[in-house]
Amino acid sequence: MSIRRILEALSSNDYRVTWQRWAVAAHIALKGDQLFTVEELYQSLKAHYPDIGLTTVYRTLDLLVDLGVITRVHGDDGVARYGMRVPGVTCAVQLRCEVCGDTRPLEIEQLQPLLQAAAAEAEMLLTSCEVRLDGICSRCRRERVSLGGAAPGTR
Amino acid sequence: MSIRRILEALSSNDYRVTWQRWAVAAHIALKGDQLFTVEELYQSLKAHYPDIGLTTVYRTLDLLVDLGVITRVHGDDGVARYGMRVPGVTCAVQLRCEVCGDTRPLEIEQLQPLLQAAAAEAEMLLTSCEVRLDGICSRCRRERVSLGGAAPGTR
DNA sequence: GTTGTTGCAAACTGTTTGCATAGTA
DNA sequence: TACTATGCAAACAGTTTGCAACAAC
Repeated sequence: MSIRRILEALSSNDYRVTWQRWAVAAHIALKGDQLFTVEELYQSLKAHYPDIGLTTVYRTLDLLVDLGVITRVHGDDGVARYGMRVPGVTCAVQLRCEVCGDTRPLEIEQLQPLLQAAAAEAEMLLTSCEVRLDGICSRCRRERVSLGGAAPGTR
Repeated sequence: MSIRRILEALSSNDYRVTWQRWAVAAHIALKGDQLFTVEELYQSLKAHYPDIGLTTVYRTLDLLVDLGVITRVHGDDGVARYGMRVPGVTCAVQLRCEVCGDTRPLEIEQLQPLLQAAAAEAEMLLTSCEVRLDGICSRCRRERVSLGGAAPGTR
C-alpha cells in the first residue's frame, strides 16, 4: 500500500511524521492513480481534519515531490496537479537522429505524469510506456542540412 | 516562413491585422522552434515596439492558440510557455491493453510541445515522434484482475 | 530542551477583466 | 461608420514566505 511508502520516505529521510503529514499521505493514497489539485486534496482533508492548514498541504506536497514519491504536473489551466509516482512505470524516451542513426536515451521529467493522466482519463491502468523521438541532431544539421526557415538573429 | 502562416490564420478568420499582432507574429517567428514565456516575448517586443501592452500580448497569444498556430504548455514552474506549432510533426499515441491486445489511438494535447521542448533542449530538430502506452483497459480490469492496492471509497 | 513543523496573514507572480479610447476594415 | 482591438489599472487565483506558537524526537 502506498501510504506506507510515503511515511517511510519521510522517516527514513529524517523528517518528522506529524499527524498532518500522516493525513496527507493517507489522502494521497486514497486518490489512487488519479491526479489531484492542491485544492481538491485540501478540501477532502479538511472534511476529516478541520484543523489542517493549506500551507501545510502545499509544503508537504513539495516535500514529497522532492523525496520522489509523488510527481507534479501543470495542466492546461496552469494549476499544479499531483499524483503518486508509480515506481514500476518508467517512460523510456529514445532520441534518434534519422540522419546518422545515433540513438540515445532522454529523461523528460514531466512526461510520466502527463501520460499517466491521459491513460487514466482513458480508463487505462498504465504499466509501461515508450516514446521514440526522431529528428536531426545538431551535428548532422551543421554538416549536411542548411536549416531552412527563419534564422534567429536575421531579423 | 511562419510569420505568414500566423497572419493568414488571423485574416482568414476575420480577425484584424493590427501592427501589434503583426509584431507578435514576427517575434514568434524569430523564436524559431524555441518555447518562450509571455514575459520573454513581451520584453523582446518592447525593445522594438515600446508602446505595445502586456495585455495585448496575452490576448494575441490566446487567440493564436485558439487558431491552432501556436501551442501552450506549462513548465515545472507553472509558467505558460508558447511555441510555433510545427504542422509536420504529429505525435501518434497508441494506447494498448496488454491483456486483450486492444489498441487505439489517443490524442494528448500537451504532449507535442513538451516533447518538442525536450528535443530542442537536446539540440535535436524534431521531425516525428511516436508514443506507445501499455496498460490494462477498464474492461479487462473488471473481468480478470482484482485491482490490488488502495481502492478509493473503501476508506 | 532542541529543533523541525505548523498556521495565519500578508506578500507575490502570472494571468484575466472592465472600461474608455483608438484604429481597422 | 460600425465594430473590433488596445492599454491601463484593478481584480484574481494559485502559490510562497515571515514569524510566533507548537509539537515530535
